[in-house]
Amino acid sequence: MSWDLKTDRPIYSQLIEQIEIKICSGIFAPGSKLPSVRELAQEAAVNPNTMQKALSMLEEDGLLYTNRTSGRFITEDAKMIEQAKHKLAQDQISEFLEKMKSLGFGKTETLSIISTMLEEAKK
Amino acid sequence: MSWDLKTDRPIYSQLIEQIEIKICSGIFAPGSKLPSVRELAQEAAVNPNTMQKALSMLEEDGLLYTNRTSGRFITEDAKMIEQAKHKLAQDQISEFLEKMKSLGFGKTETLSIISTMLEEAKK
DNA sequence: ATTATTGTATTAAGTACTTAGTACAATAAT
DNA sequence: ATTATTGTACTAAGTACTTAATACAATAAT
Repeated sequence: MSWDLKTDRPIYSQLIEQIEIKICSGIFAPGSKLPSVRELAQEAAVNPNTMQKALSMLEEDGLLYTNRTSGRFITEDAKMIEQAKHKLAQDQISEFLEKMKSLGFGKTETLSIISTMLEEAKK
Repeated sequence: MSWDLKTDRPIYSQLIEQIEIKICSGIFAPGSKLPSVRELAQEAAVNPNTMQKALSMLEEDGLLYTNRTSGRFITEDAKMIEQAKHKLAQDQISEFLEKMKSLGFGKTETLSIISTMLEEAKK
């Protein structure tokens, strides 16, 4: 489980992103139980308070829910997860194209750059 | 001149990114004089200290240089700017493909998603 | 019943970032 | 010569983030 955290951004927000990704990619399976706050915190080499903050904020989106003392669980709603996944993908793409545009690369140009990159990689 | 700054990340680092982009995209032309620290700070609605921090850090890369009291200037070295531009683009692409991969989208899959997005946009 | 584990809350301390305000030295402009 | 503008430096204050250390209530496990 990779938790590479950078120092140029609040840790809790990076945790939110990465947990969301683990859920959307299936690393954290629907309906399964999450490790405890303390375990997750240790895994990520982070203070339990920080992990708690990230998890409680994540719950607002509905991808997680808490059973008071038995722990936290991933939603069983596979459709919700699928939607979240596609929203994340769309956001990534939009943000990416936006940045490329600001550098002076139009959408089709950006597309062709990636295409040729992948062609090169195949060789 | 758009300076949209978000609160989820240090301002000075966002300033660095955006100034770098303005240089690479030609908004700040090679050899031209930058507005003063105080002007830029006012434009970006930021404290002069913060702008100063960003600018002095940017100089380390060589895209800017200072003439003690006449101001700051963009490098005349167009080749250096071109290199910086392509490095930024490469970094953006790598980061993007990485994130898409973590979501479960392979490179070719990501490419086809963007392709169809652009096709849709044309209609 | 007792114990361990769960999420949660609180307080205190340290660090980084940002701002406001002020000041200084060098030099371009007058 | 004088003035204005340049980058730069400094201190003080406030805020947000992170950590450490504890503690508590609820409940699963024993």
